[in-house]
Amino acid sequence: MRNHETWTKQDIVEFLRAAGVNPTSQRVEVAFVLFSGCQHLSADDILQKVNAEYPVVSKATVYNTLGLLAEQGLIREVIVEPGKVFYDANTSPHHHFYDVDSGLLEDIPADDLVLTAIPPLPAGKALDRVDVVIRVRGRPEAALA
Amino acid sequence: MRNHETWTKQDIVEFLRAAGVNPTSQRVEVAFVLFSGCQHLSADDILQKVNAEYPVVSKATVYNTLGLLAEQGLIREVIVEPGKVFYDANTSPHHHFYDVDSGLLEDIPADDLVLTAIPPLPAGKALDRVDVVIRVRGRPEAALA
DNA sequence: CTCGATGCAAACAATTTGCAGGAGC
DNA sequence: GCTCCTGCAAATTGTTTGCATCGAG
Repeated sequence: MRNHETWTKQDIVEFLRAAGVNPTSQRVEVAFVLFSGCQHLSADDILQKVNAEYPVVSKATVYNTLGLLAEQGLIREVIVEPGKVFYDANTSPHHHFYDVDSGLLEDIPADDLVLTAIPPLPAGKALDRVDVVIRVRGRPEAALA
Repeated sequence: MRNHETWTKQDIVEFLRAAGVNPTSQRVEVAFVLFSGCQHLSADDILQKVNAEYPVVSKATVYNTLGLLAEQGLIREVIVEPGKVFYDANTSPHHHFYDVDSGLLEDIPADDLVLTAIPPLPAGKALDRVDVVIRVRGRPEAALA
């Protein structure tokens, strides 16, 4: 993802096209929400945002589009809980904090977390990706009140 | 988990009791499957195995029991894919390989993978757990034939 | 007998599939 | 007009909830 903080829909169209993804209106809407907010959103969050004004995209299409973008490496899936997948517009290598209490995800820049001594892969296998999720809880004194 | 390779059902009963979990027959069956196989099983795998001979435990109870055991720290949930949770009878700190192609999980002993430079936690938060999943794919020449 | 604990049917939520409709050739 | 691509309704699968039942005190 480029370092835009502000993507226009036209940017998205070009971005998708460059990646070989046909920029249909539904796909542009979905990608736009993800890249604009530039946060970590669940499939359902995206569905809500896209359809905030009036129905634009169905649930199935949101899932299919997110699956497609993830497959093309334009976004990243981050899995933290049963039945909870986040989609991250930031595809550069990095890791995540997951706040168990609030359900929020926060980035950890790749440089802030170093993995050493990666063990040998099982025979006949190639590395795909390394996911690190650091789970945190609100400390009692900080929570509630 | 103790280093038994062979748990009897009686062992399970004692183990559950020691953890303050009422060892009902359903719970013993579920735990027995998990600890005996001593592998990584999905909720559905467990349901199949438990009910292999004849119906013993319902799906809901398998889920509830797994949730309960996980909450008590007797087993560990490992999440790798949307809608795919594995339950791991090995609760000592360790990490996992996930083979995207076969859907199998393999342990990485804690010592084989070292995390350095853990970044500062967000303010007011306490560390809960660090999950590392190394995703691998079958190399083309090794896959298929 | 009363009350909390337990198991499971049914409800709910998340995700995938199959196919009808549309765009490009 | 034929074909492939797309989006979505419906089906499937995964998970949770609410309540009838059981067992302990």
